[in-house]
Amino acid sequence: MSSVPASLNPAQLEAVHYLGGPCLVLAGAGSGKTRVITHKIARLLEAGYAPGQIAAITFTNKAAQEMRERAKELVGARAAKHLVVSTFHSLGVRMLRADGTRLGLKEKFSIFDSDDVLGLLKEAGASSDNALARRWQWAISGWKNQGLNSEQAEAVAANDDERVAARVMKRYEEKLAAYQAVDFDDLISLPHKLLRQDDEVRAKWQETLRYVLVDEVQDTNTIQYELLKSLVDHPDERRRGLFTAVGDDDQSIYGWRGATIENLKRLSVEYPRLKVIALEQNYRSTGNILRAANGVIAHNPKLFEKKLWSDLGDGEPVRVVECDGEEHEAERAVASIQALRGAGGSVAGGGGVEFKDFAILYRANHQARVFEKALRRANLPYKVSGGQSFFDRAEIRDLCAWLRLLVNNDDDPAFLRAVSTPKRGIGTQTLSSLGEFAGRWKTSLYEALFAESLGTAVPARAIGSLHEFGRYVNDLEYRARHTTGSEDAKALLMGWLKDIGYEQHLHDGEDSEKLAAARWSNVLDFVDWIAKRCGGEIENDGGMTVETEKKSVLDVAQTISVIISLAERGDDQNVITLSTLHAAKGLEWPHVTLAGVNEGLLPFRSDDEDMTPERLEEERRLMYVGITRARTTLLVSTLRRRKKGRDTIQGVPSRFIKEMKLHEVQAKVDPMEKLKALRAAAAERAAQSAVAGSKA
DNA sequence: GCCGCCCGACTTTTT
DNA sequence: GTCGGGCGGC
Repeated sequence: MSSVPASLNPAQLEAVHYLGGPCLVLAGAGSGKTRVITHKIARLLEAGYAPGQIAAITFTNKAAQEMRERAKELVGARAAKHLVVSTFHSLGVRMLRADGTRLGLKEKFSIFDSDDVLGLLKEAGASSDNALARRWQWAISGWKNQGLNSEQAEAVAANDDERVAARVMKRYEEKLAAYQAVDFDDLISLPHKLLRQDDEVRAKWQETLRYVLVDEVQDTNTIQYELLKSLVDHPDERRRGLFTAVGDDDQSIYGWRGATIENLKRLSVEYPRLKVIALEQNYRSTGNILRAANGVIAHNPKLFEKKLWSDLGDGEPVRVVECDGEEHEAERAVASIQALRGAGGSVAGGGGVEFKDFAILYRANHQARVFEKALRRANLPYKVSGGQSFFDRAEIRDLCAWLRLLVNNDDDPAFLRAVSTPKRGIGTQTLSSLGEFAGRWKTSLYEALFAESLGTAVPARAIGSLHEFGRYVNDLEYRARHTTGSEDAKALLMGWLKDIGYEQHLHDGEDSEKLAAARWSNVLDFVDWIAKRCGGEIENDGGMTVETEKKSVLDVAQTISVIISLAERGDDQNVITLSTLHAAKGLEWPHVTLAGVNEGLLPFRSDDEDMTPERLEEERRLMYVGITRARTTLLVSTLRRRKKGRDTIQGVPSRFIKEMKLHEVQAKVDPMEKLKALRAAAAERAAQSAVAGSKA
């Protein structure tokens, strides 16, 4: 959002300043939505609301966190601290913890996660069939999100399967009650029930939360909408409907999990005074990209008229390339990234194009694999977003820190994490002394460990522990270097975990045994994963005995540290993003590739389900979301042949490509020509800056 | 009843 | 390429 101007545009201003009644802000992609919300919070404070009386509701914890951060920049840490910035679910927890007893809930009710729920459903339905239980879970969650209980569910059940599910739901409800537990859906429906049936409690919450802002309102499901309504429907007419709902009907892509844009229609019906403000100026993308986006979305029936525009100029044409297959597509995507990096990156002082400027987006997770392979082969760093990466888990990051330390002794962040994971009597005091010492002598922490004069900086006791740690790392490194083959690697790694007492560490650090066990199981998966990569397994491959190449544990650790650049610095890692379209919503990149834009894939179509107009419209919105992620260049690639299961089928370009209404010339630009042109331009710039440099 | 192997499929995701 | 289900054998 670097191109967003300092001041608000007229529509944004109007949205910020309208406080007197219900307000719907239709925030197009890249139109400065979060700015409007945070400025509106500031405006509300100015108008006399106390921070604690303003609630900003989001869908994910991440969004809530970001919102609080952004608000903090504007209104200061003090006010930001007291704002109620929360997800629907955590607001629900808060309400139930405070007043759940009114519903007969114990004060310390437990919250069942989806695994717990699955187990309970198997009990309730007397079945050990995972898939069946999952289908029940899906159906029951759907009903709950429409605000139905088991009785009502049975009434609406359309077939035998659903009737069975409804009966399982009844027993499930009883079991939950017996356990004094709630599931995730209850975190919305129970607070709603509470506010509906208990005037006193409702009055209390309405007194507390006087103004409500909702982000991504197009993603609300029926029961979430109802909960909001019961919060803002104050009996006093003057205080009725004091809310701002922010959303974009064109970016509603969660219909399959109960979200309904029906809610947007309901808003204008149920709040006749609703002020609707459209934010149409886009600060993100070039004209060409926006025209493509508008072209696609124009094929959907419109709830509210809205058309994005930008004053950033036409920019590069949107490119469409046809590929022979998935591998070819991945190669071309990689080539395009390298071309753009080559063009911008090597120019002296020319603010190069960085890895984090690129994203490759696709419809389904499994499409990532072939891109990962191509990127690895090209030695380009990447991360796969969407579904929290295995490698983002605390326990895996712990172990990766150790591996990184083995690979590179001078990796200080890795050292710090490893030395205190688990705690081994080396405290912060010792570490900061060590850090100071290392800083003074300009050495790494690990190197400082063995310095003769360390005794001048660190007490003798601590030196003992430090040396012990250093010797252990040294020894482990030696063994890792000389251990090859899966079997031995596994033994080495398990020995290491035992040495450092990692399993115990997990149990100590985690309140719940169950969670600790889950973490340990991740660790075991990780060990297997590494061990497997050490090779040496005798495989029987179609009558032929194949022995795979053996690698040392250290070699494997090395590739891990290269590929997964787990910067301790956080998420400012400079890597290419691979993401599903769903997970990409709300994000942006200068250079975006939309991959696999084929009929059957996007719009997605499963064999045993026919395509309703509604489903197609949601797929179209998904395409729209994908297009509008791009700031400066957009590459759309389609497959002439694509894999489906074991066999290869003919690929048909997605109808959405035609809908982008690209000019023929625009679509036919050969990527190699483009590459040459970009290189020529880069060379020219480089030559010019060289000339400029010699003059200076 | 459990374990292991083989075959087939392979949306989207948060709390 | 991997995961999970189903089937077959012990």
